[in-house]
Amino acid sequence: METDLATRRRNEIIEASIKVISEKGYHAARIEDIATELGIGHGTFYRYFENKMDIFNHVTNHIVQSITDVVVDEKPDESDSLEEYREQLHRIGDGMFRVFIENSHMSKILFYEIFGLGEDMEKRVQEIFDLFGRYTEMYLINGVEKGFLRRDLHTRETALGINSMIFEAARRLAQSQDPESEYKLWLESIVDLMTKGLGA
Amino acid sequence: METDLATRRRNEIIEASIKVISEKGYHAARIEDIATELGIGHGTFYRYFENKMDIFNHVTNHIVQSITDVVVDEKPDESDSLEEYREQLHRIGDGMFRVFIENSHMSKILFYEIFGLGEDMEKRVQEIFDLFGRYTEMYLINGVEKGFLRRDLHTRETALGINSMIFEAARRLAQSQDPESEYKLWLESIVDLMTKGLGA
Amino acid sequence: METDLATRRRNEIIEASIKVISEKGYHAARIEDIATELGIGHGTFYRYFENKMDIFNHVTNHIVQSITDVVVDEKPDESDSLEEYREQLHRIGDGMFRVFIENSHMSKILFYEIFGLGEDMEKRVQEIFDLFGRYTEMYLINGVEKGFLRRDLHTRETALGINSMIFEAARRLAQSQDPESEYKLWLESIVDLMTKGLGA
Amino acid sequence: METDLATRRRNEIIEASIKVISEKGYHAARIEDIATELGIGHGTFYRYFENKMDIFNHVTNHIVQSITDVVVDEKPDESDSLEEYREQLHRIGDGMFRVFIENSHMSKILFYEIFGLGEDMEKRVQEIFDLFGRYTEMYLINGVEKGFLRRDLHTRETALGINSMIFEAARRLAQSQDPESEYKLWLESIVDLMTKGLGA
DNA sequence: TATGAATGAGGATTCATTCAT
DNA sequence: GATGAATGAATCCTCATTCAT
Repeated sequence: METDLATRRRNEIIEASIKVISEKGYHAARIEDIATELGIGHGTFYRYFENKMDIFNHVTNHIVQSITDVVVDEKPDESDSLEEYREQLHRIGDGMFRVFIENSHMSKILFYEIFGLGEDMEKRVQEIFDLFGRYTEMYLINGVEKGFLRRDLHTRETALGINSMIFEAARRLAQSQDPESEYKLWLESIVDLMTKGLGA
Repeated sequence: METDLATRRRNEIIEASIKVISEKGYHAARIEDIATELGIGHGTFYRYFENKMDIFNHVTNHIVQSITDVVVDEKPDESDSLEEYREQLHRIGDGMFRVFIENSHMSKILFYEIFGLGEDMEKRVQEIFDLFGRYTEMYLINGVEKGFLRRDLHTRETALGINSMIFEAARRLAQSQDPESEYKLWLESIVDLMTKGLGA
Repeated sequence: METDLATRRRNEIIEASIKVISEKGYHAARIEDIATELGIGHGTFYRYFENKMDIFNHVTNHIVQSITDVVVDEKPDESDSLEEYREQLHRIGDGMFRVFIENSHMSKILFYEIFGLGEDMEKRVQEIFDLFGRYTEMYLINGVEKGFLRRDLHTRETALGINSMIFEAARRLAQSQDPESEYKLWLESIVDLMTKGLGA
Repeated sequence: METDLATRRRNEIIEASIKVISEKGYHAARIEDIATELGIGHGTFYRYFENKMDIFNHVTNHIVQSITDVVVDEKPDESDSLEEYREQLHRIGDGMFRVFIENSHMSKILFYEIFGLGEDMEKRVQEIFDLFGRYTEMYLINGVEKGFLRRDLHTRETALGINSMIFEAARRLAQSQDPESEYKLWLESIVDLMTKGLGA
């Protein structure tokens, strides 16, 4: 299976790229650094990827896929009450934070390196966050329709706002010295804000 | 007034840099682009700034100052009730969004370009967001102490979460085609989430 | 033999650098000039040497080595009489002048270009000439100990003085139109001054 | 007297240039450094000298003149015996070393910075040393004619050799920590080598 | 298929020189 | 005359990409 070998090698390069780019940043990461990380010649790189931007696109895809995999296990229309939604939120949060903490390299790229790489890349990032936004929005719409969430909810903006909190938490946890213990604080804070608001 | 002339020229260069960097990104923005934008020779740039990183530091300072100026007008201990806090939030949101919308170039840099420029710069960004976080936290602490906000609030995490929503909104509005009308949706969404939660 | 190829290329670059630097001077010699001299791209240069100063260091080492090679063949304690020392001086002079005449580019660098390149380089030059000085001094000490040279000789200063005459001769011969014939005059002048003095 | 003022200013600039160039080297010495040293604007420099090379030429002239002034006091045909020549040598050496020690900045330029500045400058340096060579040669010719120096002397080469020793001594003394005490050693070493040779 | 030597476009930076005030 | 702000030619160096082996 030639394709299989090639695919494996492509994945190795993607993994190495994630490590090197997250450590040095996109611009400072030289193709040779990635090749060296893998112990291959840097000419070999070009047998698997068009150019530097190409690998970065693949890296981005890889990261997005990893995160998406976590989210799609849950069904947006599963909850029938605020309480069930709470539990669902905990499960989603769990999966999400797990991914970010276990792949801090990935997070670094998603949250930091992905910007400033030209219109195209920014549009893609925008689309990724929009996608997550639509996904979160589906939960909100489900709640509104089933009557356990506020009728006057601006579902799109609220969904994007919630996501931004989740990503902020992920960003912080990925750089935290003790992510496991901080994680609980964050999850509780966000879920409580969502279900209870701030008021006493 | 020599100093005055020099200061003016420095400010002109900062303004031009904000425009060019936000449009092209830090790495793609050449010193000559900035000089051309101003109609000066690129050697002149170096009479006012040490090097490319130097101007970027000044640009960052300039941006942070602009935003800080908006926030410091409000007193964190002014509100005595949830209702008053709501009104205060509206005023802060107003000022903040105004800044971001009117300086979309600035926002672009703060949210996108500032990353991936090395450890130092990332630390500075972290510190900036931490500062805003502590500021927001003071409002929450005030509310908890006065009893109109929940006692069990994790003030730090909640404050950072709230800020992330505000910045997400700012980010979106800065790129919006019709920021004025979207602005209301965002402000309402965030304030409602904070004061009412999602529940019906 | 990879190393062999790389070494060969490095030597080619050193040779080309010696030529170009001696012709144009260190500052006027552009890396591209050296590359063009060799018919390679100037980027290639940087595969073999760190930067412009690096090649200059290597060039200097190369030159010093070439000269040292000539000197070390003779033993400072071989002569037992003024007459034998005379003969030895002739042999050393022979070798030395041969090197300088055959490598006029090299000499030009050693005597002219090596100065004015910063404290470090000047110290290295000083050390080189000191080294040669100590070497010459060993011959003098040998002569004093064996009694065929004056007891009251200030060996260090005299050695440095003698060397300065040899280098002056080398400098002149390297630029001479007819070095072969001038060479005899110089060697005789120096050796006679040393063994006979000026007096009638 | 306009001219007088202008001349004074020109001399001030030359003095400042000698200091700055000897400290930093020709290439590292910026026109602005020289101007700052004097406390004048660097535009002013160009009212008195054509360009950077121009000032260097004047600096060189100034230095050569200072040294020449010392030498011309002695008459090459004054000595009638080896003993008188010895005494004359001491007087010349005295003056020469005095100049170099008291003007170590000047010496630094003459011996180090003057090289590597293009064909023209090198020719001028050559001419300067040739001039000194011819001057020393006149003493030798006087001695040969009067019979107290060897008949078979190659006067030109011997003169240049002697000068090279004097310059070597000057070079060393200019950088010495304790030039006064080293000076005697050098003078004795050179004069003894000339009058007695090395032999016991 | 893998390699890494070679390449040169591209950009930051310096500083001698000019000239309007 | 004096000044120093403005200029841009000049050059070092990096690194993505190619291609012969």
